[in-house]
Amino acid sequence: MARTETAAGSKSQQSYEAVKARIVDGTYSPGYRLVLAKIAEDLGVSVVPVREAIRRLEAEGLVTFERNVGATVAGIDPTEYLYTMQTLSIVEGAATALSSPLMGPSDIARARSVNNEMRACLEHFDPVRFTRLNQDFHSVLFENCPNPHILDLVHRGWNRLASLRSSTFRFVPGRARESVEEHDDLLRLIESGADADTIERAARLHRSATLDAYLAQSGARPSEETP
Amino acid sequence: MARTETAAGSKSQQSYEAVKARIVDGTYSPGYRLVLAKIAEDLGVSVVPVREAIRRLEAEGLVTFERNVGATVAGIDPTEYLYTMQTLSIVEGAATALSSPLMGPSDIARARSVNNEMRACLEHFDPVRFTRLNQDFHSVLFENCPNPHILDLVHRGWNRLASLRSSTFRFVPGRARESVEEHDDLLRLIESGADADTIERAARLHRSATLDAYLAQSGARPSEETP
DNA sequence: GAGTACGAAATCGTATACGAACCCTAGGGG
DNA sequence: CCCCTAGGGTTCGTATACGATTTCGTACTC
Repeated sequence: MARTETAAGSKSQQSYEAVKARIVDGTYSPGYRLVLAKIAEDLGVSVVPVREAIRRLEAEGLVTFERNVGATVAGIDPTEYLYTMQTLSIVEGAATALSSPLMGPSDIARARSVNNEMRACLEHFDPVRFTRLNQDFHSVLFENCPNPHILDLVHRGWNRLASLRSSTFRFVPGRARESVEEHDDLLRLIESGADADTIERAARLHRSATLDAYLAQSGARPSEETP
Repeated sequence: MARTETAAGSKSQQSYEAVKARIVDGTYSPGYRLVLAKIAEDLGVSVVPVREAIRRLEAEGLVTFERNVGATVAGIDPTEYLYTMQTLSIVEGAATALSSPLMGPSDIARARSVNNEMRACLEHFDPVRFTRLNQDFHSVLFENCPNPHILDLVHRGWNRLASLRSSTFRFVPGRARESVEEHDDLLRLIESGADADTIERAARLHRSATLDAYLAQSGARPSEETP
C-alpha cells in the first residue's frame, strides 16, 4: 500500500512546507495577512497544524506574529533588511570559507560555468535568470560546508531574501557586472588554496558590496509598494 | 491601565519559558524524555500550548523531536558540540566586533570588574561561579550589538551550551587562567579602538581556544579539524 | 532457549468546540 | 464637530476528545 502520506510527513509538516513555499515564491508577499482558518481550509487541514507551521515560520523570520492579532508575511523594513544582509554576509562568509577546502575541481568548474552563464545574462539583460543563477553560484560555494548549523542559517537568510525579492532583488546593472567579476576572483582564491580568513573576508565583502549598491540605489527610501 | 499581561503572555509562552528554563538550568538534562501530557499537567495547562513550546525549543536546537515518538532534551554528540561551538565562535565574534564601537567606558569598566572577579575565582577554585562570570563577561562584550538577529543567534548558542554544561563545561584550570588573560587582551583591544576585523578575530580565536582545550582534555575526536 | 507474532498501554497528531481578545463601526454626549 | 463609549463580528488561544502510531511485554512456536 503506497501511503505517500507517510513520506510527505505530518500535516503540520505539509502545512509548513506549503506556506513556506508560497512565501518564498511570492504567492504571499510581504504584508499578506495569514489567517489561520483560511489557510487551514485551503490546505484541507484544521487550524492546529497550521498554527504550528506558522510559528515555525515565525522562528525563521519569514512571518511576524502578534498575540491575539495574527500573522503576516514579514515585511521589508529597511533596517530589518540591513540586519538580514549583515547576518547573511557573516554566516555565508563563514560557510564559504569552511566549504572551500572541501571543494573539488568539479565544484569549481560548475561554479565557473554558472558564473559564465551569469555573464551571458548581462548581455541579453535577463535579470530574473541572473538572480536565480546568482543563487546557484553561491550555493555551489557554500553547500559543502560541513557545519549543518551554519548551512541552515545561510539557507534561512536566502529564503528571507527570496521572500522579499519583488521589492529588493532589483537588478542593478553596474553592480551585476562587478558581481560577476568578484565571483571569478573568489573562484581563483579558492583554487589557489587561499587560507580560510582570506576567503571568508572576500565572500563577506562581496555581499556587503551588494548591500551597499542596494542602499545607494534605493537611497534612504525603501521601496514599500502596496498596490 | 497597566497591560502587563502581554509580557506574561500566553500559556504557550509560559510553557516555552518554563521548559526552556528547566533545560537551561539542568532540571531536564540531555536525554530527558519530554512527555507532552506530563509537562502539561505539571504546568497546569493542556497539551496544545506545550506542544507548541516544544517545537519552538526544537527550532532552537535545545530539543530533538521525532514524529510519533516524542521529544527529548538534545544530547551531547561531540560532533554536534563542535558544530555548536564553531557557530557560536563565528556569530559571537561578529557580535563582539559590532558591539565594541558602541561600548562606553562604563561597559569596559564593568567587563574588567567581572574579569577580576573571575581571576579571584581561580584562587579559591570556584568553577561554578567562574562559569557564570564568564558568561557575564561575554554578555557585556556583545550585548550592545545593534543587530538583533546576530544577538539572538549568540543567545541561542549560549543556551545550548548551558543545557549541556554538566558534561561539557568542565573546568580546565590551565585554560581558565589563559582565558582570563585573553579577556584582558580583548578589553585592551576594544579600549584602543582597534578595527572591527581585529576584534572579531580575537574574539573568535578566544572561543576556538576554549574548544581546542575541551577537545584536548576530553579526547573526543571530531570528524574534522579546524585550521 | 531464541525468535516471532500478537495485543495492550502509552503517547503522539489533529479535529472540533468554545471562551477571550481585538478591531471596526455606530451612536450619543460634550 | 470631535471624542468617547458600546456593540457586533472576526480571529486568535486553549481545552477536550478521539483516531493513529509506536513501544513494550507476553505468549507461542520452532
